[in-house]
Amino acid sequence: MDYVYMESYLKAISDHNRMLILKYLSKDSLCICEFTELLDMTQPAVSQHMRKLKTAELVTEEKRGRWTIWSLNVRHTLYPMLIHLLSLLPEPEITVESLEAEGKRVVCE
Amino acid sequence: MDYVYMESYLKAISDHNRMLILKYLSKDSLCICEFTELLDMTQPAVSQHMRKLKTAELVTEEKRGRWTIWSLNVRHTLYPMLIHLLSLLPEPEITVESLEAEGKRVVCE
DNA sequence: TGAATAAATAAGCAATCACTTATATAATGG
DNA sequence: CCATTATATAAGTGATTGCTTATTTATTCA
Repeated sequence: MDYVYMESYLKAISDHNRMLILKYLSKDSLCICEFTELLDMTQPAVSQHMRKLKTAELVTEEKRGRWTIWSLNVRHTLYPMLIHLLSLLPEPEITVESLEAEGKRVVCE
Repeated sequence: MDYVYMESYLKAISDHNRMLILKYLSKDSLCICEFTELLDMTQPAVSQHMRKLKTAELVTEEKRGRWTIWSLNVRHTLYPMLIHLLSLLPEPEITVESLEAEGKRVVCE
């Protein structure tokens, strides 16, 4: 692991909104439109965050119909450290469960 | 640990020069003028990096005569994780030993 | 088909970044 | 006291950041 790679990895995590995204992903795989609800953020903003996380190999994506389902990249060398970091952060106020209660959870197929 | 604090902590680490500084500090306490040699960087540049690290509580400083001796903040909650991260990074090419060999190591008193 | 939905991309913008050079502050020692 | 040394601070600069709005691409389904 060289300094340049570590720098880009850490820069990708070093944003409170992306940490929130990763915190959510540590529990469920989610799509962009769900994040716009969870983070109260515009669709392009979320999309750009996901691209940064993907470039840094923190997440993986899977096309499913209209949706792109995003997941944590559990194969990454630093995945255990990431999980540890995320465990230190509080649960977000808006939960995926509350999304479900509002009928806004995406169910593919 | 809230998201804002974690963000500022990670942002402070997310720079290859500051990671190098922390890597050096994981072995020795050092002063600004030694870092200018080790990193081949101007004195104000090093000074500004140290201020960022200090603001994020990653390092501590101790005035000793003309010099300010900088050390890792071993009391920080995230210190063990920091040490782990640093252990994944390669040893810098310019070592403190090579500084000593050139007679550029600062010896207070 | 064609309207609706999900996501990506592009361009623009204010704020922040890591540096630079110049200068100020502070301590040492002749 | 004064020159030297170590560090901090200030102001300026080009690059990058995280957003915005507008538009494009792609998929579903009536």
